[in-house]
Amino acid sequence: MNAFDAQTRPLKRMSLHEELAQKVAELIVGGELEPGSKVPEKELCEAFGVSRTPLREALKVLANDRLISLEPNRGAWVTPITPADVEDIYPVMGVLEGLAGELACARLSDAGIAQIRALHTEMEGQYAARDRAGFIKTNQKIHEAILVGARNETLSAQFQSLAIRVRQARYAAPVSDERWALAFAEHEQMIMCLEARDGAGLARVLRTHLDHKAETVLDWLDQKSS
Amino acid sequence: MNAFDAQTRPLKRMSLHEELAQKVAELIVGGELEPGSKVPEKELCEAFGVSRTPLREALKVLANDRLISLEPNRGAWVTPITPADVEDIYPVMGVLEGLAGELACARLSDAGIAQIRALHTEMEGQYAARDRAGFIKTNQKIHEAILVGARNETLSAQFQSLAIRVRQARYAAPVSDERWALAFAEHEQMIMCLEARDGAGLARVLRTHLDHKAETVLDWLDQKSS
DNA sequence: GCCCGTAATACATAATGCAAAATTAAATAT
DNA sequence: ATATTTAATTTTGCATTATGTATTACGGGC
Repeated sequence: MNAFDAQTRPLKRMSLHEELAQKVAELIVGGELEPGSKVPEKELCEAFGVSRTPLREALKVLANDRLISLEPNRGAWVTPITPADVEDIYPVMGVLEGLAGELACARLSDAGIAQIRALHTEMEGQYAARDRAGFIKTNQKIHEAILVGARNETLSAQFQSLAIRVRQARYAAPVSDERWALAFAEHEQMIMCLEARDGAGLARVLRTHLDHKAETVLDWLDQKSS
Repeated sequence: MNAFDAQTRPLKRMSLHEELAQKVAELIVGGELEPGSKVPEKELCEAFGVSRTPLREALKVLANDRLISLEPNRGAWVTPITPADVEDIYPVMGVLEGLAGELACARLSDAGIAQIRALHTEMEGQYAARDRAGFIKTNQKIHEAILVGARNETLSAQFQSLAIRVRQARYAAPVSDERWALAFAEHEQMIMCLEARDGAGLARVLRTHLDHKAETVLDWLDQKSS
């Protein structure tokens, strides 16, 4: 308890293995480490300038999150995402984000909702301008805002840990014009529910929104394998 | 793909750190390691007859699951469960088990549902006989059966990782007669929904069921702290 | 000539060692 | 007597080293 308490955060510098876990996760979702490929322990050690111990600790937690799989005495491999995984993961993300929507409807301030509306308006423009990259980015921000608005750390953590697993696929999957239109229409509904503070409605929309996203990703996985 | 595929599983023996993580988790949920207390690295190494490296790897994954928290240069501590945690966790478990209910309704065979009905009947007897311990055990089996019936590994994993965090509190919290009666009534509804294959209804019941459980745990935490 | 068994190599895993940080205990000053 | 500083001990975190396991290459038997 000192005079700087207000300014100073507990300053939780990340421990080495946490930092490494994050970095390696970035490599995986970023595509630098391809699904199904081996995680080059030695190279990574050299690249990050650390010894094997902290890196291996990081790999253990990544394995726990199913981002990589550790085959005993064979090393670590980037777990490829299968259609079965997508079919399992998206419904779970659906109910989680549904809950987030419910909570956000109840807990978000009017100003908070207005902010999301602003993001939606921005996205509207990007849709009209056919700015796919911008659209995706703003889209992401809206979902993020809802998750934060739910004010539930456990919920956020669980959702993120699933989101990261499908992230590469999520972004890689091409979105057809029809699907894009559908996604936008669903976002319209989301905003309406949010402004009406209709939690149940928002939850419903978010679930189907994710169901549709799952379909997109599944289509892509199917055609990629064939 | 060989002739023994039906009998042979990939034979995934656990690596040392996995086994240790499980053992330490058991110590925590079993109450041998009290919430808020320090995780005695050295003692555990000696107790399990392993060196520090694999144990510390295990601690990293337990920390990732929020079962313990690693304070840099201060060691590992069993994270105590707070009312805020319960308020965060139970709603999430609620939607997860709700989804499990929906999926189970759709995917469970008639025989599977009959099995759960049998468990319910068994529990009915235990309720009438005021066999609290037996009731809890059968109760657990029913919820487990629903989760398995959902046939969604991701869902199961996510649910279990949350359940383990509240497990000590869950079992320690005393259940009043009224709450017990309520829980039983809710189970009656669950069975009815399940046999009618009313997924949405089952989901609803399961969510409120967990909401009530959360209240029980919260009451206990509140009175314990005072 | 092909398949199986054995040796060699490479690699993952676990144990130990060491330096740095924190906790404690003690001693001095207020 | 209490508070603060300093010294000693313990503990932590990372690197190094050693051990065990799996894969590959090679030679002998069928």
